[in-house]
Amino acid sequence: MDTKAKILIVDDEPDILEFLKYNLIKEGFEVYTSTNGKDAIQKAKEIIPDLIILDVMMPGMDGIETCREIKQINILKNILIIFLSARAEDYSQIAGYDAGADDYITKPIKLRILISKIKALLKRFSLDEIKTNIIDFGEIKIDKENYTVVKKNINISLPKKEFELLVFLASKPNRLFTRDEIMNRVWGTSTIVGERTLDVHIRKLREKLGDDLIKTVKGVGFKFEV
Amino acid sequence: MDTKAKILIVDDEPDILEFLKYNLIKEGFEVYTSTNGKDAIQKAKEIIPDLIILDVMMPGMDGIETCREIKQINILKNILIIFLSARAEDYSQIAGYDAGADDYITKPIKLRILISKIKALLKRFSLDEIKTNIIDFGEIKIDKENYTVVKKNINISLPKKEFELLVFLASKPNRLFTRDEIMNRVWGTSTIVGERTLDVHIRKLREKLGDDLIKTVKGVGFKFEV
DNA sequence: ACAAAAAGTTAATTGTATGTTAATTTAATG
DNA sequence: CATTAAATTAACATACAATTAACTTTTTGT
Repeated sequence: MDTKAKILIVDDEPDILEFLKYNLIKEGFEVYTSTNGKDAIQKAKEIIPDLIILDVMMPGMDGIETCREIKQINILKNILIIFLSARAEDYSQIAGYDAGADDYITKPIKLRILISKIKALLKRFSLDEIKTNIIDFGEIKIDKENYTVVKKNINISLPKKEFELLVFLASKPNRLFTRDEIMNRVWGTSTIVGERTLDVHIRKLREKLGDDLIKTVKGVGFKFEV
Repeated sequence: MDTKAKILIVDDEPDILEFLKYNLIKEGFEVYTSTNGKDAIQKAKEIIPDLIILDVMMPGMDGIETCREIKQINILKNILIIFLSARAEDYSQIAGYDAGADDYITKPIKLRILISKIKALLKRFSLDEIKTNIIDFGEIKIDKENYTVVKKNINISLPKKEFELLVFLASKPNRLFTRDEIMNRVWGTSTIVGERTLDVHIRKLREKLGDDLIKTVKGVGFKFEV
């Protein structure tokens, strides 16, 4: 995660809220808090956090209900949710999962476990975006840190745009990207360049990495094949 | 999940292995078992399960070590892992997360919780696949995103018009479309092309995907049969 | 059974998307 | 500020998908 993950904590007990806030900030997260479900949904819409820690037991709208609502709101539905349940009780745990929670933890909170869970979830969720620095396809390895491709143990250093194009295509191997998608993501929506620019870069990549790697689907776009 | 999720259970205790196997099969999973880390990795490479349930305490290579190894193998690294730990002890739990586990559960196993966790993880993980727009007819799969047809595990990449025609026909399997309907929807109302154009495209599709797939109803049109 | 219509087939043609190379502009670096 | 490399453009070539044309086979109705 290249930018701080945003976490929204929802609990009616101020002590717990403060305790968690303090510790999660210390862990490097960007922390927001809320004391009830309604307010939490409102805040979530503004902040779009990466993860919400949600107390099950709350006056008014409880955690499970809040979760259900969140899961019905399009821009929020993919936000990760960890339930905090007061009792280590099966029922509420399972209800939580059904409501769409991704994990739960029981009070009293064991901080290290909570943090582990948060990190594990964020890691999994951001699989695409993750900066593993080296994407390994066996034959070919892409070293994001060094703008380098390793092919059969020889290093090939690529210039910026070529490398970015490669990384973008390789981010979803075998997935076809349309020319527009590629242009928008690699060149950005504002910059307008000619039609042939993309082809020339593809050419350069094929020249350096072999012709088989990037496949054309005529009329549509290109894909990185492994 | 349109196809059964594959789960590999790794535990040195045959009783637990059998207990889990029995219950998970009952839940509709495809279950494989292994009694040690080395064997598990071997099996995982062959099976490529969706999820591995891994006992932490095992003679020889323990669960944490096994997990670490799995996470270093490219084709396996995205497999979900749930740890089974004998004691509700923080250390091993956290070590598990660091090693790359996605969840853990403590013995004695509460079956319903385990199943909830499995389903929650699979659900989250399969989010990507849900989005990939694959129409699955068993024998043949149409990957809308990639303009590709998968037949008997081989990928056939189709050119634009052929693919669009196929997708249109496959949008309502077994439904008969008239030539006019097809022309209007695939070629659009404005473009006027000759009578034989459609036939030639049908021909190409049958050539690539087999003759049985698209059936002619003389005097009317065509249908995609499954 | 025969003619007429519809669809199948193959090869040739056409048109467009992409490939290619070299020249030019832009940006990075010492 | 000069030098060098990268990015982009321009001009042209190529490849292949799409279509058409010409011909054959199958179906259908009388």
